[in-house]
Order: sequence, then C-alpha cells, then structure tokens
Amino acid sequence: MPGRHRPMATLATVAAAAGVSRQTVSNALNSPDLLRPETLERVQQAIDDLGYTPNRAARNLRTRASHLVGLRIEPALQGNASGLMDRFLHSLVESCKEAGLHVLLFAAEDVNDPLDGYDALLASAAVDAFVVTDTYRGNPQAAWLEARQVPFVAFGRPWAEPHAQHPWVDVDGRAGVGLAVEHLADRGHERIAWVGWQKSSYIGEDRRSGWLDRMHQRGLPTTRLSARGEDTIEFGRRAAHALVEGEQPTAFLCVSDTVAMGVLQAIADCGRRPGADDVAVVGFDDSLAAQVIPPGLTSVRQPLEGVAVEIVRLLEDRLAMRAVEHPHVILAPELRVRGTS
Amino acid sequence: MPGRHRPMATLATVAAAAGVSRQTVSNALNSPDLLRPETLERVQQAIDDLGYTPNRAARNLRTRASHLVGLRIEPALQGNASGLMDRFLHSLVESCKEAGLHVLLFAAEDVNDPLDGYDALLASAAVDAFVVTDTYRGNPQAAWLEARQVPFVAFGRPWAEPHAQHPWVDVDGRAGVGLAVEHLADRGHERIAWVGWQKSSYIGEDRRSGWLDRMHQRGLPTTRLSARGEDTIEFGRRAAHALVEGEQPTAFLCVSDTVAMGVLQAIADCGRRPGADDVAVVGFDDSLAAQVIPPGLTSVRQPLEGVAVEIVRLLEDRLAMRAVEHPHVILAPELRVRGTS
DNA sequence: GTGAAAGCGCTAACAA
DNA sequence: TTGTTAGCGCTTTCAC
Repeated sequence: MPGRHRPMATLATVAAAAGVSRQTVSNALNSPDLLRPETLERVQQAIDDLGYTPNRAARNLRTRASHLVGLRIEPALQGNASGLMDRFLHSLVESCKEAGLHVLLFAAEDVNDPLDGYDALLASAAVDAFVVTDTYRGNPQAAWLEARQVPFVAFGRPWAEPHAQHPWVDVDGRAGVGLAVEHLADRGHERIAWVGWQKSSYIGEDRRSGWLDRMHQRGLPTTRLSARGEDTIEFGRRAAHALVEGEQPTAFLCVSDTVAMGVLQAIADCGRRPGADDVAVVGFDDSLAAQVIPPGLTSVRQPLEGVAVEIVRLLEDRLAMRAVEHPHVILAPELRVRGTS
Repeated sequence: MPGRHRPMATLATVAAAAGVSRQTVSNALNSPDLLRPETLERVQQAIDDLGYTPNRAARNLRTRASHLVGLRIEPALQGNASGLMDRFLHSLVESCKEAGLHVLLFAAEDVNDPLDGYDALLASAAVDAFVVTDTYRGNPQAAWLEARQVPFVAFGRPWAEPHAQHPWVDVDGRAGVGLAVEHLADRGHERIAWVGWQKSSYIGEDRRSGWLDRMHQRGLPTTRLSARGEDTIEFGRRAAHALVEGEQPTAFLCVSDTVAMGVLQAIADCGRRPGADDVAVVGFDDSLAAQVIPPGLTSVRQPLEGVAVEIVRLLEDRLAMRAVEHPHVILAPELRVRGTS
C-alpha cells in the first residue's frame, strides 16, 4: 500500500482538487468524450498530480465485475508434457493483459474432483470467467459451468461430446502428425511406424489418425507398423525394439516426446544413431528435452501463443455477451526439425 | 455468475431468512463465538439453504484487503531452467490456499524494466502483496517495494546487498553442489571437474564455491579442473572436450542440466558412456531432460515445495504486520541420483 | 448477544 | 456538459 502514510487519493480527492464533482472525474476516466476538453484536461491534471488510480474493490463492487479470469492449476505431472504449462500460462497472461484481464490461479482441494474449486470462486464473485485446461479426458467442467451460465473457454475439444456448444480452442494434433509424415516421406522414408498412446486416449487417437490417413494418402504401408501403450520412456523403448524385430521401420513417429525418448534409447541400444544411419525419430510437444537431447529431437510444436490469443478473444465475446456463431477454433501446429530426422 | 436468473444471496437475504439482522449474519461468519449457539445454528441453516457466500468485492472494499498476491511471470526462457516455474507456481498456489490467499499473475509491458507492472496493481489496491522471483541479477524490486512499505517476499537472496532486511527465501546451491561432490567422491572419483557459469553470475559462483570448498575439504585437486561459460549445451560440450584433453577428469559437476547435456554429448563424442566406462556427470535443477535422457542424469533438485511454504509463511507474518527478527530462509536441495553417476 | 447506523470508493440513472 | 442522488454488499462502531 503506497502511501500508507499519505492516504490514497480517491474520486472525491481528485474532484475537490479539480473543482468538479466526483461524477465528472469518473466520466473523465470511463467516458472522456462526455467532458469538455478543458474540463477533461483540468481533471487529468489533478489525477496526475495526485497519482490517482481507481480502487478496484470499489469498482468491482459497483460494476459486478472483477476482470479476473480463474485458471485451475494442476500438479505438474512427473516427467509428463511439462513445460507446456509454463509457455501457455505466460501467453495467456499476456493476452489477458491486452484485454484488461488478469489471471487468478487456484488449486483444487481434491485433485480428483474436476469441479473442485470453481464453485467457491464463483459464489464469491471473485472471478468473472474461467479458462479450463484439463479437458483431455472428458470435460465435466463444461457442462457444469454452462449450466450456471458462467463465461468460460476451454483449451481442448470436448472429445466425448463433439457437438457441445461451449467455446473452445484446440490444437490440430492430427494435422501436426500429418506434417511429420510428409516430412519423413519427403526424406525418403517409407516404413514409418507409429508409437502412440492407448486407444482410450482421444488425443492419442486423433494424432494417430494423422499418421494413418497421411500414410494411406501417400500409398505407404501401415500394417504392423503401429504400437500403442503408456506415456512412458519404457514403453517407447519396448515398442521400438518390437517394431525393429518386426517390420524394421526406418522412421518412428511418436505421440509424445516422452515416448520418443524411449525410442531413441532403443535405437541407441541397437548401436545406431538417429538422424544418421538412416533412422529417423519425431516426437510431439517440442519439450525442453527435445531441444536438449543430442542430436536434437524433431518434434511437433503446439502454437500455445496463438491458443492463448484465441481463448482470450472468445472470452471477451462471452463476457460482452456477444453471441458467436461457431466459437470453436482449431490451430495448426508446426514441425520443429532437428537432428533426429 | 451462478443464478444470473435467481439473484445471488446477500447478507440481507440470509438475515431475512433467519429472522435476524444483517449484522448477526456477518458475526456468524467472522466471529461465531459472539452468537448464542441456537442463533448461530439458525443462521448457519439459512446460509446453507441459500448457498450464501460473502461477496469478495464488498468485503475487499470494506476491509481494504484483497487477499491476492501478485506474481510477475517472465517469458519462459528458451531452453533455460524451464519446468522450475511450473513446479514452483503450483506449490505456491497450494500454500497460498492454506493461508486464504490467491495468486494473481501479471506480465510486464516492458520486460526489461524489472519494476514494470507492480505499481499499477498496487495503486489500484488489486493485490495485498507480491512474491518476487527474478532476483538472480540484483533486485531493484526489493528496494522499490520496501520504500513503499508493500508486503512482499523474494525468492532468491539479495546477492548484491547481503544485508538487505526484506524477507526472502532461497535454496542453498552451494550445499547442493557439496552434496554432489560427496556423492562422486564416495564413488571413488578424484578428478572432479566443475563446468559452470561466468564469474558475473552470483548464483553460479555460489554453486561453484560448493564444489571448491568440498573438494578442498576432501583433499582433492581443483587446479585446471574448472571451466566457466554460458548456460548452453554448446558451452558444456566445448568445456568437456577441453577438460578431457587437459586433466582428464573422471567426473563432471555441472552448474545446470543444460550445461550437463553438452557434457554428456562430449562424452558420447569420445565414444564413452556416462555412468558406465568410469565417467560420471551431475547436473543441477532436476529438469525434465535430466529424468528423460538415458541413462538418467543425476541432478541437484531444488525443494520448491518447501520454498513456497516458507514464502507464504513470511508473507503471512508480513501481512499481519508481525515483526520477524530474521526473515531469511535458506533451504537445502537434495541429490537425485540416476544413471550418469 | 443482538440490532441500527454509517460508510468503504465507485458508477448508473437521472436531473439540472 | 455537469452535478445530485442512490446504492452495490460488506464490516466497524456503538447503542440497546
């Protein structure tokens, strides 16, 4: 609290200093075009002199808006797609700033309850809206929030209910993997294997379809070139070994950088070097590990900056109660080519 | 806004329902011991029935407190100590929750101005306090905030002014590196090299002193076993090659995982395998890459959860205007032993 | 123990 | 164009 000594300037202070009413000062701030230029300048002067900034609590109370956006932060999963959240958060905060919004972080009491935490913030009118991120397995938050008419935008498609009407932004994993297939095929690879997640993962299957379709499009084989399992290094390693003993693929397209790390290990086990020796590997997420592991893992990078921009755009529409006909955005990722391909 | 249809319950609503005055409801919430048990129960009942939650804006306005803590989020540095922020943020949000606080994120307009952004939040009374994190190169925020008597706690020592009185929490990098020396020496290594940052880095020199002192303590040589440079893979690689051509160390202690990655590369260049073949490597930060790169990089892990807890503790003291005699906490990191040692 | 009155700083609605 | 009035929902006196 600056000037815990000097009490903070208020509308009244400024009004007195400028010789106008409080309302006029308020207008100078919120609808400056209503004031006569000379009055405006006089008020502006007083505002500057006194270093006045409107009190948020008072404004929030009056306007029933906090200009705060809630985001539930999940515990960073060990070894998992970490690093993404960092990038996304920063972009989101940045985009929110442009829109006059701030991001308020909260954590769930019970991590396993996807709804936990939202209600409290909502009931106390602490936030105006939410950004919902953990939609990878169903999205009960969407239904819950929608039922309450709470403005929110999801990062991630409602896989389970493709026709849900709430606004969402997502990355086209399928297209990203397609890009990778193109890249590998262009480099002469024909037996390109898929190392993915279990069938139960919507995202995993979406990415896999990018591989399958593009392979067919280019007339390349896919039979016995696909493996599915957990998002672990160990699985990637085992899967790669099995594939090598079978169809002997020359390239491995992986659903995640984590899995790709396992594949890289398996290739090293065989005494071959990815990138050289005619073996290629591509991952997904462009994690720190991808950038750092020699000779650099080619990886699909999600456009998180763009995601944040779109989310805020949809959020603004929603907050302004502007109806948007089709509030769904899918962004294309890009391929970061490195040494392994 | 839940019940955009049904208007939200307020103190007055609850009071009417319970047949008491607004004041009594307020007391039921804030000083329940003032009420007669039967009255309390009746009020409680009405609160539950109506699903009442106090409005934050109103409370904030009245009490002049927002229970919000501001944290400036910096752009995630390419390849740098990423992943740390994720972990820290989550821990901080968690600890704040226990204390009835929330974390408000903000970004600077001008990233190069370390003070940018603080003032606006402060002047509008949007936050009660700050957590300052980017203190690795001096800390002008501290002086600025202190001058205004703003409650804040820094993550990171005021290296440039060791006697600054503001509260801070830091990790003992020196001790962490000492741990690593012990570990390597216990495994029979004698020529343990240091691969660190430039002399201008306070943190780098602190960590290096952990190596130097512990080496001397154990009577091990350090001459021509130290290299300094940038926080890049490339530097790590070059440094390791140079060291190998010189004193032929059997172990490399690195100031960061990034540098360690370069060292690992150099070792691979020589056709040797870290962990096996009598070469050991230890990094710092326990990043995702450390966990993921085969055979796993031994690394010093910062106790970020503990840091968050201590920060919030100091913050609470500060917010309650409780004077703390020596508000400085240094936490010891731990060593995560993996395949490279 | 409970209630009535006042007011935190702001803006929406209306009057001048 | 400017000023007046009222009140957002809460807590802090201070009577009763």
